[in-house]
Amino acid sequence: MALHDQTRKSASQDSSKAASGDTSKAGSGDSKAASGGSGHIASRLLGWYDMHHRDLPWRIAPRDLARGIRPDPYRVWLSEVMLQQTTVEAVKSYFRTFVGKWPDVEALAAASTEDVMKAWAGLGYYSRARNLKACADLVARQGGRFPDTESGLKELPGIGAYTAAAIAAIAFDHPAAVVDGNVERVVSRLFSIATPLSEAKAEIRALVECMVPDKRPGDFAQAMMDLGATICTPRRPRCMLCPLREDCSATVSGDPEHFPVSLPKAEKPLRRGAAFVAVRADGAVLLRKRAEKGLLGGMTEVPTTGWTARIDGATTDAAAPFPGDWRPAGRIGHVFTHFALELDVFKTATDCAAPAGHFWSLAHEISGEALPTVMKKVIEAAIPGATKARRV
DNA sequence: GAGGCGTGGCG
DNA sequence: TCGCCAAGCCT
Repeated sequence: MALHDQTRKSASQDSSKAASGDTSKAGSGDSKAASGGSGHIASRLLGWYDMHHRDLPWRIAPRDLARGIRPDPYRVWLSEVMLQQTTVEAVKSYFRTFVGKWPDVEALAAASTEDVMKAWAGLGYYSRARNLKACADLVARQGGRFPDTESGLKELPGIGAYTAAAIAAIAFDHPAAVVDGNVERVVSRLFSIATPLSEAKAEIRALVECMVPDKRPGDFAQAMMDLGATICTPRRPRCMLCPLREDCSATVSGDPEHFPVSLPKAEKPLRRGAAFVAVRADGAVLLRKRAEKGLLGGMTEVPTTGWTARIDGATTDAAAPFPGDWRPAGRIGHVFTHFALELDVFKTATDCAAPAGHFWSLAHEISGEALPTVMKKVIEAAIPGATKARRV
């Protein structure tokens, strides 16, 4: 409560600036004060965004929005899906590749799922790629236009609460409450929310709903995220540069990094297995496709044991794709979201036909396969340089 | 609703 | 080195 008083105080000190765009969302008893303070916050934040916003390949800058240039919902959607749990830097090159190959939703709908998976390889969370393609198919079939409401957007595959709100706000200028990890961190600090983040989601959402301005809601959403990404960072936040430092309870209290409060996490178990790199005389490598669902669903892999297998002679021979002179070629490690993996890599030369369910990938095709990073590590251990892009 | 689902960067 | 975590969604 004392934390909210901080905002109230700020609001009353500057009530004239707080007047724009806030009243309609007031709901609870103290929401009038909160929305007044939040209008003030939105105003300061937008002023900061005008000066310090990041230029991103999918973003329309405030000055261009002011000229009447509108964002392309397709590009907003594509970028938001790519950005789910993924850093901006990782997304940039993938975004450019995708809009180059598939400049609109009809083009993406006309592509094969296989080509989409190949283009997504390395970005992670591969169900996103499958949902992306399914969503493009749906939208194209319905005339090529994305729904312009949160509820309509949320019905599409791969679009949840966050992404629906982000598209509604950024592409369609709707006053949606866009709440992602950045926003949760910023709000946790603004109000020094001591409740663990996992239990504070609803409270944070309500606070954001009070803050969203009627004018420039899309810029407001992006400003909150830019602030979280560049100023209000998880560690060592740059509070001296923050446009909201005078409004921020955590800064005043002296320990912004303490927020958001999180619960201790479970340990990651270690799994082990073996991987088998068969190399033909012409450099082709034996691969297979994983099941459509589950871990690395629909992606391509090197033949492996199960990932709980003991590594000994008997297990290895039985699990190899064919009997042969399998020689140790090193060990690779990889950490997934919920477990760590160590794979012993074995290698052999062969000229046999591909076993059922397997295929040979020619040397110059390997870099274009839908190989997740863990599988590129396996192949690199056996054949250094094999997965790097080849000059034609 | 809790857990499955990738990857790379950073302090 | 290693834990944390980044514009979450789905079941």
